[in-house]
Amino acid sequence: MNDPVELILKQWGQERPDLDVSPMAVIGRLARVVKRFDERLSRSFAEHGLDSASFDVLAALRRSGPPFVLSPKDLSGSSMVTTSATAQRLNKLENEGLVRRASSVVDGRKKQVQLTEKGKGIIDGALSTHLQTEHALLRNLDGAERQMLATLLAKLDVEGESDGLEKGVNSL
Amino acid sequence: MNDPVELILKQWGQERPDLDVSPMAVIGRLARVVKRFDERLSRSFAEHGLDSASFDVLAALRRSGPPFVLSPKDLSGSSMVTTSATAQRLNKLENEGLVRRASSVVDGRKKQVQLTEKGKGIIDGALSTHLQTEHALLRNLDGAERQMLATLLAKLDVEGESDGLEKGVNSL
DNA sequence: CAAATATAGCTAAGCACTTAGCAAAAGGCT
DNA sequence: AGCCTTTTGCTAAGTGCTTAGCTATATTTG
Repeated sequence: MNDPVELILKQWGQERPDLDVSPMAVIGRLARVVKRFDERLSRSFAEHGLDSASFDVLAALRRSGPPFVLSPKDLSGSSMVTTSATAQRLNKLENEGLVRRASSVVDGRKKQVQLTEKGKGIIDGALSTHLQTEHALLRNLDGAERQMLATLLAKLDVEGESDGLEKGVNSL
Repeated sequence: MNDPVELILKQWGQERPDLDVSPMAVIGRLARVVKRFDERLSRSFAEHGLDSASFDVLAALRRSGPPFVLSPKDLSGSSMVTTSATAQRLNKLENEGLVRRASSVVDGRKKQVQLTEKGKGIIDGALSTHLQTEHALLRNLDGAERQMLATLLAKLDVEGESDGLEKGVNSL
């Protein structure tokens, strides 16, 4: 038992035998896996001159289909970050020439963020690498296990009923 | 199908039918769940005047058992952050009077970070709230499902063989 | 033993996020 | 129409992480 999560559970069992720490087995493991996956995926993005945030934005534009236009508000929703973070991400991407911003004709408040040709080339290349990396990260699970995992996680990904206040994070 | 992850898969299927985007069903969901859990858990910590980073450090000291002493290096390992981040976390906790730092007698390089009485009181209170929150976050899974989820995640939490370079993050 | 190397802890600078708050445009209400 | 509220996008300031690089102590090696 040299697994860090198992060790933590054992320590709590000795120090606080009065508590049920079993939820940590799931949530602690979740945090570890995501942290490690993030680090690995970041390296794939870097091969294409991107970071996670930039990939996030470009992928959202790419999968929206022609003409590859979304508003900053849309992008915030799909990325689970604030509109402020999105504005800063777009500043960077615009400087790099991967997106361009234009004002909407029908609604003067809205901006239209569009993928440039250069941006489209970058994201299509990065996407291929990204999927290879994701596939490698899941190599220890067979098809049935992946399906099971996706299903279990989906059950955890629900708006917090009966849980007190909640932040409505997603909208897209 | 108003689920964001399902929508993303559908969009990719239309725009890039040549690609197998199925890994996103797992990894995208993982990222979402962890992000939401983090936000919820942060609110629990805040009830005790803590943030996630502070809870992380105090909990590691608490579960190590009397005399509640670890080195900064130990704390970095269990927290999956750099020693630099740990030093900054400790500065904050020391200012708040929740830990104290002393030099090791046997090895002048090492410091001994110890939980204060005040720190122990805070973490014991926060731990109780934390476990209640974690229990609530998992309310949609029964015992067998939690066990299954923990097992599947553990299979993903392995040092990356055949995956290129890796960072040895954990040691505790 | 002395010099080179490794280990431990830290600060400084950079980066991406957050919250707070501003400005412009749209929509609602009397 | 005119005011008030909402929506949208943004900048400024603050936070916590990272990498780079420093000092001090311990260990290894010639």
